[in-house]
Amino acid sequence: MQPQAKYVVLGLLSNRPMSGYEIKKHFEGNFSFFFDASYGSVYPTLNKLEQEGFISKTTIRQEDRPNKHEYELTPSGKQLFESYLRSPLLEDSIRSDLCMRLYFGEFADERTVVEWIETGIRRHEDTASTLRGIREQFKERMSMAQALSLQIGIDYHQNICTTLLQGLEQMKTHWDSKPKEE
Amino acid sequence: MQPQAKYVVLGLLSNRPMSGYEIKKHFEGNFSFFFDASYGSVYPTLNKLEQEGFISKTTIRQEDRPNKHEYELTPSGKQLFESYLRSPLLEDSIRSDLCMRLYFGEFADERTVVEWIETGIRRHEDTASTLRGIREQFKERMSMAQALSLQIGIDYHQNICTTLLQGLEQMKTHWDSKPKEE
DNA sequence: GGCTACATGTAATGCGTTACATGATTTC
DNA sequence: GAAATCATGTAACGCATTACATGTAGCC
Repeated sequence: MQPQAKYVVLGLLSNRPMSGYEIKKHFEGNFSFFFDASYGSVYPTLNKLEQEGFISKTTIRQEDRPNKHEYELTPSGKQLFESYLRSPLLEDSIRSDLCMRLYFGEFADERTVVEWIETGIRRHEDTASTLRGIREQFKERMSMAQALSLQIGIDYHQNICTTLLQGLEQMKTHWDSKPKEE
Repeated sequence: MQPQAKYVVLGLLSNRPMSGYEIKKHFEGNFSFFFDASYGSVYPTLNKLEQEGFISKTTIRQEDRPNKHEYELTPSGKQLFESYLRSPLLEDSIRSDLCMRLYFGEFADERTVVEWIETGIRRHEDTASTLRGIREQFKERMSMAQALSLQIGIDYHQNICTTLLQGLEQMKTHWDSKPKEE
């Protein structure tokens, strides 16, 4: 099960008031590793939370840019977020198309399987390095717990690369040891 | 993005005919690490695939148990699954309530944060050991790619434990070095 | 007597995505 | 002149979950 957008939004607004646009930007940066949500999710969530009285809206007029709506937590919103923090921890979940394909690898040819693995390595390497960049940028301003959440992300992506590389090695030596069967 | 239940079902039926109940069992075992789906998802998916002609149903009468519907791939179902295997690899995704909470750790007290981490360690350790059990049980019968998908799961859970333990250590030494502020 | 395993399904509901719709300003 | 950034939103649709509904057989 996964944390709902609602609580992530409340959490972000616990730090400081923000607009929907800014919230979405956060999802693309710092958060990208463990959460994501689109505009089609962010704006309706904000409207709903406002209607329910958990956040309040202020429209900020800007001359050179479109106006923006800045939302801030109300006391009841703060309470709601605190009750979330006291609720039982949900299980983490992974959806991995790569693992699923590997599981059914026997139905694809070897070249394809190798391509999947190589693509996986490239992607996880990229993400790991992006996250390392974020760490460098924010390390002074992060709490211990925050730093740990980032570290989990970095290690996750880095370790997957290691596992994938080892797997690739093994496959290659295995194929070399018994020449083509075609 | 995540692989749809539809393709996972087709993949399982590529090996051998199965009933909805058996498919769901697979999701709880071998697959649990990278995919899950409930009965409320499995049965409608099977019905839809049958209506579309991708699988065919045979009712098997059983005397000591309820009858069951065994589904097998039709040629067009086989084609559909193959076209999935040729389609571009989707990005893996994680939803982690633990990471999200850690990110907002400053709004909870230290004891709570420690409990989250300890719960995380326990859960990931359990899952890792379950997966190791599965590996022992099936290692002779698994393809290289299949073994790799399982290894990814094992390493993932094991490595998270390592990261969490290190984080916990660091937090503890940090707190010890600067006594309570209350 | 109660729990677990076997076995299938539906309905209400939640939650999210994609695509659409709009539009100004700045930068290349 | 094109593309990116800022900025907000809706509608259609997909996909999944939870809870409900039903029933037998075997084991402790």
